[in-house]
Amino acid sequence: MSTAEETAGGEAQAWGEVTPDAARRLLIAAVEAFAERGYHATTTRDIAGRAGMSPAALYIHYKTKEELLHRISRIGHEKALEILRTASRREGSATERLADAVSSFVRWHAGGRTTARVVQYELDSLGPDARAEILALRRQVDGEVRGIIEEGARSGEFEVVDVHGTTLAVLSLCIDVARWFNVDGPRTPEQVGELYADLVLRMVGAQGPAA
Amino acid sequence: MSTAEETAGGEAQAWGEVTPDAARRLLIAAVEAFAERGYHATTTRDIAGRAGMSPAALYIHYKTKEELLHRISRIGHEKALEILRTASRREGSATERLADAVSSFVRWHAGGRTTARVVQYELDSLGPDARAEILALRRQVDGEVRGIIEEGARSGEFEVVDVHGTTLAVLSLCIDVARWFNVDGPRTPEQVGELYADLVLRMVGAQGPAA
DNA sequence: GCCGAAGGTGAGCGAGCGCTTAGCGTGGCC
DNA sequence: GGCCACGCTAAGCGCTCGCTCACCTTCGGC
Repeated sequence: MSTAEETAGGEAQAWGEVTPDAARRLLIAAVEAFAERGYHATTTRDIAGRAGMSPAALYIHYKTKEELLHRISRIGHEKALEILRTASRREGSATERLADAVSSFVRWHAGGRTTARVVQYELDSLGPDARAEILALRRQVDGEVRGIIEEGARSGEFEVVDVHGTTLAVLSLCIDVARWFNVDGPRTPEQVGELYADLVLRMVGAQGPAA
Repeated sequence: MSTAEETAGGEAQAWGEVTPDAARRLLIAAVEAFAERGYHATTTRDIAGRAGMSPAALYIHYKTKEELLHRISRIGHEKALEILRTASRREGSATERLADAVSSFVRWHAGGRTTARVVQYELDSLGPDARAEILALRRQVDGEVRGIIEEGARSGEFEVVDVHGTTLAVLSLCIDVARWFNVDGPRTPEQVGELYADLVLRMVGAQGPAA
């Protein structure tokens, strides 16, 4: 495995849908650079250099630097939404499904920290149209989690006073993992996922065991 | 109250220690600009313009643009630390002190969202020396919260499996308020503070009422 | 074996960046 | 009232940015 593949490349299977090969390499290079330095501090020369190409090559595959961020953001949000949908629609109690949703969502933010960082924190760097599109995806993400919590509250499984506020807090907790998680730190993504699932079940006042 | 004072200026009393007047106006302008666009996307011309001065005036009071960020970050972290210390050292049970710490910390992140955003999310834009100084302050912040949780766990007031992990999660939850809180949204900083204090007490398995 | 499309390069454009410098207005001090 | 220190501005320096353009290589189809 090459050096590049040890960071965003470790998450590279997620970018399998991007073709041709050069376009995918540029996209992965952009994810790494944006995550490290932020969108505005990243130069097109840096992105092209990481992908082993000249600065001009970038513009064969992408119209602007912003298009790169837009593509990354959309693919990332779609992946996040898919993760939550899978957990939300499996069979089981609200408790089981919430635990599943939180642990897999957290695993994605921790394990794919490089990607998640860009997806969650560089939203403001997009133009108005692209931002609006991404915000629509975020509302769907919100809806999936709120759905589970609402169900658990209605059935008496959970004890929640403010469903909207609690949903916000749960998502916020998961998303912020991308900010602090350290690959070289003491915890694996799986461990953080388990810890957070437990904490979230406490937050919603879930009765009894999760599984 | 002027337009400028409605954003970072609403938090302006916090910058009272900065003199002379022109230096303070530049600092407040920088806080607003950094919070809106991010450090790297903010130009020195923008900062000076917001303060009603020419671009060159900035360099009479500050050596570089980075010095502005450094000063903002240090003052902000000192304020955050002071808030947590006050809550941590008051008298009362661990439950009461944790609720107090979380609600006041959250109030600061929500009410002073403009400042908090810069303080919490622009850390990576600092140079190595400045960043190291700020990271030392953050470790102290961490220590204050961990102290309360440890005490509650030791006395049996709380039921916590992983003290370090839970501390991380509690701080993460509070800090991320600066990312999503919207002044025009449905919640006041006080309401979010109360909600979050309740959620955190559930996370640590606190027995009985908070106050 | 020639040809055009696809995908790449090297050089460089105009613009805007952080920051500097020479000089101007003004208020306090003798 | 003369003078100078201080706070500020207008102009612009050197540099790097996002992006473009003229040209080059490679390769499948006939």
